Amino acid sequence: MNPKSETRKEEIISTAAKLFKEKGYSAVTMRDLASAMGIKAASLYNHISSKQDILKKIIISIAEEFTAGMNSIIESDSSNIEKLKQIVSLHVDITANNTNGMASLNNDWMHLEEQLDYYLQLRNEYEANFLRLIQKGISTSEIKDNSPEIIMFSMLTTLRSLYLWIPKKEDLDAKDLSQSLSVVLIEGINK
Amino acid sequence: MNPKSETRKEEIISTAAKLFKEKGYSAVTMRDLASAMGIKAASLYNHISSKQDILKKIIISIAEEFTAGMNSIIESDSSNIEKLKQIVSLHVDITANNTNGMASLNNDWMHLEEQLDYYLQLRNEYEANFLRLIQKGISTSEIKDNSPEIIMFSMLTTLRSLYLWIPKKEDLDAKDLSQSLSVVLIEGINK
DNA sequence: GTCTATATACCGATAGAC
DNA sequence: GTCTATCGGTATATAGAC
Repeated sequence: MNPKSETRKEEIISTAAKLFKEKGYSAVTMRDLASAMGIKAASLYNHISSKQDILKKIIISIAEEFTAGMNSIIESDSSNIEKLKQIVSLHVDITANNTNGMASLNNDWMHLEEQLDYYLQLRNEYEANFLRLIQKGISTSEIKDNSPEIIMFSMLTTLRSLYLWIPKKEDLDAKDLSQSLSVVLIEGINK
Repeated sequence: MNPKSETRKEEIISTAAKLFKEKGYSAVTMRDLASAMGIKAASLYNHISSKQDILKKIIISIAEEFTAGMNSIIESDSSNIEKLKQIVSLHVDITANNTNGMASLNNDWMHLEEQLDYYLQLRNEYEANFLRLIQKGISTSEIKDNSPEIIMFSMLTTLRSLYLWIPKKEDLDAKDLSQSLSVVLIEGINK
């Protein structure tokens, strides 16, 4: 609980997230992780209680960030289109701050044990809020009357895949990316 | 090589694809796979040579389908926007025919061994063709002058994630879905 | 806080009977 | 074509020395 051991623990978690992104949770062994940190596998257990504990800390913290961000967006009094743009920014910001962790959130959530139901609850609520926002936008004629499910699917999968793409564009400003992405996703690409 | 053993082999591969979609290649054991087929793990080896062999057959066959489809699209004499719509249909059709396999293609390609370089070559060529098509569309003023990389990223990640969504919409016609998705991706969502 | 040594379980794959 | 039995290797995790 002292600051030094917290730092070491966080170092383990961020190293694990990097390895999980490359090969997935199941294919990364505690020996791989220890080796990447320059220590032996047994030494990891002085800082974390299990491999599962690492995955849980990576995924749940990000999922809760998304929930908090979504709640603050839907409570604001912006237009529905404006709220969609804020969701784009939310994804860009969280992904830029934790690119590796986003890979685990997307690809390894099914390996959660005790926290699986909690994760699924947060995800379902997030998607329900997203869908309601699009439906409201359609009813106020801000958004074209297409299938709201297809609109949400298209936007959300693009935003969820940002972790694959952001590290390649380190020189790109988060605000610029949010802006460009909003234009493409909302205004379309054809002239 | 006789028809009956080919059928049994294909049964193993499609069962494996289903399990790989649920938990990922690394987390599925040969005992899991055998159990899902109602036999013992050792019996699998009468039909396939290794676990890796199963992954290879799932991924490479789909990757080659995409390559063939892309080549036939870029060689046609449609407009660039029309070609983009044909790419949408290509993804919808392949995903509808092999939803489980698409999960492995997206998430387990890094576990390929001998075939990894070949897979990456096919993927890079596919993305290069996609990007060139968008760049041509911009130069002919069919497509807005946004970043072609962002446009490709947005379209391609949505299309690559279709496997997550198509099984939930079994009642939906492939042609309808391609049409709706093309509208959302190309014309945007705002009025 | 890291080490060596090890417990216990499971992995992919093979041998050979039926 | 499937089985039982098993090999050699590796997984997560713990015990206890330093």
